[in-house]
Amino acid sequence: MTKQRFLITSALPYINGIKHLGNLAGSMLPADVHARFRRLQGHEVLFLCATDEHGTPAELAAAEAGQTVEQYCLEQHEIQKAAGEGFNLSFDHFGRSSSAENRELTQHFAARLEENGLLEERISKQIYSIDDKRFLPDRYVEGTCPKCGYDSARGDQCDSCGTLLDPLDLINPRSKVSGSTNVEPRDTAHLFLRQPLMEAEIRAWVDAAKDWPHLAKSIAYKWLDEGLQDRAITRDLKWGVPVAQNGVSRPGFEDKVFYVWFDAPIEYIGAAQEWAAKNGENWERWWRKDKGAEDVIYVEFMGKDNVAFHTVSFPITLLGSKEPWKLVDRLKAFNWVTWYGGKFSTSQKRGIFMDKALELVAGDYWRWYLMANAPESSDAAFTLEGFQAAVNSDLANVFGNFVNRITKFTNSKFDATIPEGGAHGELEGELIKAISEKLAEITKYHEEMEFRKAAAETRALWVLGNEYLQTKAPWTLFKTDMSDSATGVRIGLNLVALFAIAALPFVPATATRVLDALGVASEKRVWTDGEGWLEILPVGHKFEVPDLLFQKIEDEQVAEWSAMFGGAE
RNA sequence: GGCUGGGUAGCUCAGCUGGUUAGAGCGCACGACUCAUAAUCGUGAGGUCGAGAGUUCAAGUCUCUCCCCCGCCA
Repeated sequence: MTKQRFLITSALPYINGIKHLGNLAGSMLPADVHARFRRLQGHEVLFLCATDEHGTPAELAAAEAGQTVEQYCLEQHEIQKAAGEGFNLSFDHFGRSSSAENRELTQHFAARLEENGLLEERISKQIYSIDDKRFLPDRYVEGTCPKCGYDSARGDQCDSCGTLLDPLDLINPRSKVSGSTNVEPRDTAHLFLRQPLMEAEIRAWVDAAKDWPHLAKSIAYKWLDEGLQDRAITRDLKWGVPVAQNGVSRPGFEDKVFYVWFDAPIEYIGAAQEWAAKNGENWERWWRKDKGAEDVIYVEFMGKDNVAFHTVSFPITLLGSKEPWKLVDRLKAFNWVTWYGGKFSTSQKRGIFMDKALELVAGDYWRWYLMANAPESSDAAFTLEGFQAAVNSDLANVFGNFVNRITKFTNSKFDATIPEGGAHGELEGELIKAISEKLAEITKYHEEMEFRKAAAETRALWVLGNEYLQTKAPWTLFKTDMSDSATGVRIGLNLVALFAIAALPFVPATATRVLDALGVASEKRVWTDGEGWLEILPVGHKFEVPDLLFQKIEDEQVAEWSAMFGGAE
């Protein structure tokens, strides 16, 4: 197989609190499964993610926590990073959009866009809070709705009558930050990205995209067909990338920063620079087509709500720079995981968040269930009962028990050693053929990023092992035909090694534990299309019996967790 | 309101460009085995494929109308 290079990014989780399992399942986890699969195939992979840290919600959350926004973001970044590690997310780097690298890149892109005539400075009126000493974003102005008289209408929309509003329309406006009514409209300047000027170029690029799902294309076309808008890329905030060049603020923009939607995707590049700086690597060969990135295959993972940003907004930044940046080749968008059909909700304590999940069972358990039930074609309901059924049946019974039954048997009858002797018969021929076919299917689904199907076929692969052992029955042959029994045992143990390798993308910690116990050399831990697996463990090789792979989830645990997290009513 | 996607066995879902008796996993019933975490393997029961009309020799699979569900946008 030709070696290729894959740049893989997951949508950046926002800094505002730990993410729930739905966020994990819709971007970071599938990206990790794919990155692991591509590495196993022998490809070169750079897998990046980061926390998205700028913006008003971060400022407000910090204030609520009684911290400076810098402290808050650092702490939350560490929490999210640790949670990712708990789930074995194999990022080459987990960065921060507040990094120095991203600051410089963001300022660089702004400068390039301005040089190319794509930026425009405009003055508008916005609500300024004198007591808070700041301009207020739309949603942080409240007041009486001019249409219906509702007294807590937000600056962008009235929750009572649904009317879309401008903050200046509100009667008796007040700051949501402090509650102060000491506010007034003031002139303020902002930079606007003239997106319509890039429309033709973006459309041509979308037309040429080959490896996008239809949904992604239709979303991109919808935006293009409705007409792109000029869009403000600055905000009156302190927390963010300063509107400056070479450390000098743009006149009139001393108290402004770039808007979070502008700098966040640039962090995909920023994270590569952070990674390169930390490891003495070269980031340009991943991102600059003039510096070796021409042959990179760039794959993006995201939730459906983010598709427009990845197919239109961010590409406008990259293409508008007129520099040879790498653009996305393939993208995979997910729907949402729901909690018993409803929304995950922090405030109502509905649903499980990444940190809490790890306190219940190991990351592999969640990884398997979330990928075997990935929200690919539509929203997918997370239920504790479904989780229990998938873990107990797929992981504990089919995979775990297979490993356990053959290793234990070999331990007691063959001294935990791969036995010699025996020859392949008709049964073995059928097995080898079936395994090859199944591996080809799994490979295809992984390559197509069809996670549910890849998981289902991985499970079907494990079943082939149980079928073989059941039919071969080496424990019976042991009494009548020692060498034929040895054949069954030797094949069974190599199946264990093969199954663990095939399981690596989904349940990496457990699969690695199995391979370690078996003593499978690292150079043999590679993806196979069906060749060579019979010789992973050579005759005479001695191994350790691994501990039980997975504990079953008991009904009492489901009941307990349901009470803790608000399960089925 | 506009736009995706979805509505298929009790549950979770597959079913590509229309074509033999509609599939899988879980659950259920029965049987086999006893190496194994009462695990595994086999067999079986169970579906008017959201509703209606149409195109066709033939429609979950295409067309139209309608009803629900999630989401995005406004």
